[in-house]
Amino acid sequence: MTTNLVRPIRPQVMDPVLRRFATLATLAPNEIALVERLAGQREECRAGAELLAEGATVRPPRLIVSGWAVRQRLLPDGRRQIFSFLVPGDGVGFCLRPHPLALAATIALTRVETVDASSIRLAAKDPEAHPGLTRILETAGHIDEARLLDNVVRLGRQTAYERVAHLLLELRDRLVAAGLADERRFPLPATQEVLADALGLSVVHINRILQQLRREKLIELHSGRVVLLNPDLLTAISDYRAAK
Amino acid sequence: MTTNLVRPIRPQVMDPVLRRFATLATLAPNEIALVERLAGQREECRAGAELLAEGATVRPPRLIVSGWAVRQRLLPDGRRQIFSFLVPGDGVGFCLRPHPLALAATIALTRVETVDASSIRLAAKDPEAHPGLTRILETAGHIDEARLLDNVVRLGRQTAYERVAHLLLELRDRLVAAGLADERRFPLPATQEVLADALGLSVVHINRILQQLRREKLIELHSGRVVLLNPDLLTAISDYRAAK
DNA sequence: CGCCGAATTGACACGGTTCAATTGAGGTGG
DNA sequence: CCACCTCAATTGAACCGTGTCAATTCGGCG
Repeated sequence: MTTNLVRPIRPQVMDPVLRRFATLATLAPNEIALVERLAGQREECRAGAELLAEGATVRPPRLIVSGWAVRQRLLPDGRRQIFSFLVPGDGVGFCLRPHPLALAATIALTRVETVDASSIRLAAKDPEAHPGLTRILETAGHIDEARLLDNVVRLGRQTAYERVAHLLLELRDRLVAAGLADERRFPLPATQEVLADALGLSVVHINRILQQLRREKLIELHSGRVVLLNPDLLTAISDYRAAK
Repeated sequence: MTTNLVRPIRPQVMDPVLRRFATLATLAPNEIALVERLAGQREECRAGAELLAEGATVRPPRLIVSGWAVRQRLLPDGRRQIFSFLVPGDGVGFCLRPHPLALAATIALTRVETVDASSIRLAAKDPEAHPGLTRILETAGHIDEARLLDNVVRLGRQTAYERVAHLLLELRDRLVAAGLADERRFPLPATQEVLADALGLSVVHINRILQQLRREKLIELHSGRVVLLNPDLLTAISDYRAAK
């Protein structure tokens, strides 16, 4: 009688993951089913929790299905550098190499829900049976690497103004891929301190740059939501190129 | 009559590679032979040449056997960011992922000799037969990634003074691995402009920091050779940790 | 209503950049 | 062997982007 019967009722928890995956490769029905089955045992952790400690042996790979996290490293004197943001559809401890110790800590920025993704990594060991998942892991790794290089350029050769614009565009694109943003607006559950530590700036300066971007009618930002008022100009300002 | 007969006369071209590899895993005799055989067809390019263009489809993987190169990206306005230095024993286009487009250009800093390393990558596809080479590729990738994160921390959260100290220590360790440096002295065939572009600083400032390090009797640096006069202090200053 | 962390603001200090010369060193040709 | 050329290194001075310190205000929540 209803489409609910055709497509069994279930929480759409895997939607961001599936959307993100769909941008990386086409999945066969059996692969989609495999991903949907991950929803079974979700695990949850609160804001501030450490999903993975730096130097720890990497545990079974997980996928974020809701919430935000960061990968970061702390210097002995308390300075912090954030390497990347993790949003739904991103992996935690997903390294393809065998033995690896975690090169950075992973910290939840909000409440985060993850699912065990061991079966995906396992499936990708058999590219014939799971071409889509195989390709997704490869491409996702490639994109992660590209974004890390983007980050190096940002930190090394861009001004504070350019850095902020560039990061906002990156986050937008990533959230769009997960179906969590449109072209102009998206949630940003990060304090200015977090942004500062990601962009190699002080909190005070981040604050001033955001003011400037608001004054110039390039963005709006209240209560954890961003609106990009002029994405094209931001793109030009920051020399942004979509990854991949 | 001489040990030359036991170990056939051949140019020691693969020595840096073999030494570097030996720090990553123990190689079986057949694996060593496989590496030595690479010496067959060397290829050479002059300083300034582009070993690999950004965005180009990656060509067969190569290993540097002599000379230095950098991985870099250029911004449209001419700013440059160098991601990493490549020294003997390092790979060019060695990505484990299949399709990958080069994420950065690779440029020779000096005259560079490379050898085709396709057979190594091929060998690593059969971990049973070539456990050492397999492990080496994995570990080398892991270390590259760790060094890239180090670089992010340097750029984002260290002062110019710390950055220079940190980079010098990294280069020392890498050259030591290849048998091209001792604990205190090594060649540095890079102009101050190159150092500046690697560390996100201006040439003028790099110059001043080097002066300062010399004044403080921490380093010597003439005609492309560095002497670390107080490696321990440099290590403390820059919070340096050897990779891996 | 009151609390607390986050955001905001001003004043000031400083690290790092820019511009513009000048010096130095290696390489070439006469 | 010297004159010359060029590129890298060096230096000084002024400027400015960003950091630091210290309040103050705002906003969400119990």
